[in-house]
Amino acid sequence: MTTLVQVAQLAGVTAATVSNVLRGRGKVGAQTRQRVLAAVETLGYRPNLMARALVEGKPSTIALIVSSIANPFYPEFALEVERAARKLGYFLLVCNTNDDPAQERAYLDAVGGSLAQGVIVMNADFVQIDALLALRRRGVPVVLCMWERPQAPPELPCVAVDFHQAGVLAAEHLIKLGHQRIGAIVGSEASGNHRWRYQGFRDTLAKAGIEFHDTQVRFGHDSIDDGRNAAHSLLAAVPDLSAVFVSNDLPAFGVLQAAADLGLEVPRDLSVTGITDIQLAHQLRPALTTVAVPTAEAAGLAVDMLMDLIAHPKGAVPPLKVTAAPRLVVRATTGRVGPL
Amino acid sequence: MTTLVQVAQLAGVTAATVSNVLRGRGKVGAQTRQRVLAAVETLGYRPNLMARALVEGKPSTIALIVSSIANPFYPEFALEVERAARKLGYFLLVCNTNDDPAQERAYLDAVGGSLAQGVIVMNADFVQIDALLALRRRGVPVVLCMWERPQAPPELPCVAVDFHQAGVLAAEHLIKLGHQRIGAIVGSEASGNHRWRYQGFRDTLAKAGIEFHDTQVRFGHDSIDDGRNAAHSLLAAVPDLSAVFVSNDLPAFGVLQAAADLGLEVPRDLSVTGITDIQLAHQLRPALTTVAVPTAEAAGLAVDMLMDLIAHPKGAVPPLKVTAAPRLVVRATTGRVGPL
DNA sequence: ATGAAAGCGCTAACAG
DNA sequence: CTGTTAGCGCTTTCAT
Repeated sequence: MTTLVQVAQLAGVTAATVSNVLRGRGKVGAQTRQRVLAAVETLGYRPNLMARALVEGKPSTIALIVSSIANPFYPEFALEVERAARKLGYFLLVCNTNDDPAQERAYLDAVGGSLAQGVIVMNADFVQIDALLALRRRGVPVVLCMWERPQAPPELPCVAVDFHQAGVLAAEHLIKLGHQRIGAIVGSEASGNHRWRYQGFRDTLAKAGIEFHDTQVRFGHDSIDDGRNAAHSLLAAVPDLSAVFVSNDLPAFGVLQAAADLGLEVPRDLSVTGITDIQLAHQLRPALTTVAVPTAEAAGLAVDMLMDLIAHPKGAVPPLKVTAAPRLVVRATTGRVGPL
Repeated sequence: MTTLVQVAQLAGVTAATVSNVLRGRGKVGAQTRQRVLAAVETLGYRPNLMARALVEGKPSTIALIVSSIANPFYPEFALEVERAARKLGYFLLVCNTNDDPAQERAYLDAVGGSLAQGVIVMNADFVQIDALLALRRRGVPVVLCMWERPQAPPELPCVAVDFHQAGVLAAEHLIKLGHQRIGAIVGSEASGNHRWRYQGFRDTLAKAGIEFHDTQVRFGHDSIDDGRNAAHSLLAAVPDLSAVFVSNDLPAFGVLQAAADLGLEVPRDLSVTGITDIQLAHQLRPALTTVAVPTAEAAGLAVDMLMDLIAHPKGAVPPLKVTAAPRLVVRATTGRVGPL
């Protein structure tokens, strides 16, 4: 590996000078600059970012902790974070915890405060708020992203999306289409992250005076397969549903498949809504009616907030940013309720 | 940030000793060990991996360069690489170039030789072999993964999958089902990465004495949308096709959609095959018949090779590893050719 | 069994 | 303008 000193020797100058021309700091004579640049070129020198980070006290990377890179939402989100980070000269370290708390801890330990200058943690069912608080106490800038309830933020810098509202929008849409017998499939445990989406749905039904029994809901995981299984279970138990509210896009695709399995035509026999609007929502057929969540905005806000935290380490009260409201996107999986 | 020295002071020992207990090196008295551990605990100390990397001359990270994290294949692959890397005590840096050569170069410069100890580059149309060679010349361990033609490897350490064979398998399957009028949709330019898959397909058709005209193929990108568009174009031009060979799973989904748009029932009216067997292949409906590629094996081999390269920097001839052969996975999108 | 000292590659003062 | 000095946080001989 080529080092600064080797370049300096070849150029007949000292390391400091090389550093200066490379960073554009200080004044360097045009002559020397040329020689240095030439030396850099012939030696194929590249600065050691670790050494630089060490002396500067901060690495040029930020970390993004995601629970499952296999869930297409996260890569999409990571893309946005990376875009924002690179614009500011940072590299993005994508850390996949695979829904394993131990692995999350390992990443937080490793990354927090040494491998990265700060970390953005994607909200997930198993996110260990206490671990994040500990990290924060150690002086590592941390922001929790995609918190679901702006009204009840954790004691942590946090960007939130009003997912309760997302649930409301989906429900209102279904109700407006005349649906009365609406099932629900929630992609988390009953006490999990998606509870607010579900709550928004339930609240809206209640307000509209529509009955809903606990037999009409299934809880599970955020995956296509779980959505399909849940839908089979739900539709077997409550066959006269005309619509199903799904708390996320991925399981919504599963519901669509279950409907097809049962010979139900969507949306004639069954309407289905998702939440998030991942790419697949418009790429698959039938295109999914869903409540779009401002992903790019959330990513941008998270990076901004992290930068603020880095610049002003001691904020008294943890900041909270809330994205624009979710937005209904009507596509091909919802329609007016048919004649009984 | 807590440092080694602070821990040492609190424990009433010297930095070297703390380092020793933490790394399990050297002999340390049970008493001191306890005090040190206690100090670490109360201070919440975490070693600075950058500093460690600097003195050890190598970081504990390896980098994976992917062209598009939005393409679900790459996250799936990244997962496997991460698994293999972590087992060896390495963190994985996922670098997304977004199909932008400039960004790839930026990542290679940054990551190669300082942020990461070595880099695995996923093969892609735009991969700049010369940039990789330059990196290698600078002494950075590099392995190119998912090379498509084992018979013609580049001058680079490389793990290859026989994608020509994948094309052969898909074609043989179709032919065995009686198909004679088979179209092709290729998810890369004619001279791009998928050319060998296509070649395998063409070779097999030729061997079987099945005619094929250039009107029966469309070249494009590796995406659902491109697959759909290509299929529309293809089926409009050559409506009597009974099957279409697609060079990757993602565009194959697009073809399925186009078939649905045209009222063609799969596989009764049209058989479709993909290549890779990404998760969506079995998660979507109809489940895709495809040629599975040993992704996990390739990931493991790539990591292994990288480790070898790290351990034995000066291999005379660049190593080449080839995965097990691809494997046909018959699902619901292929069937016997129907009566004309 | 523990401490002292040197140094990894780089940058940031401060001299000259 | 350029060189000198010091030191980032850690590991590693080599003494003690």
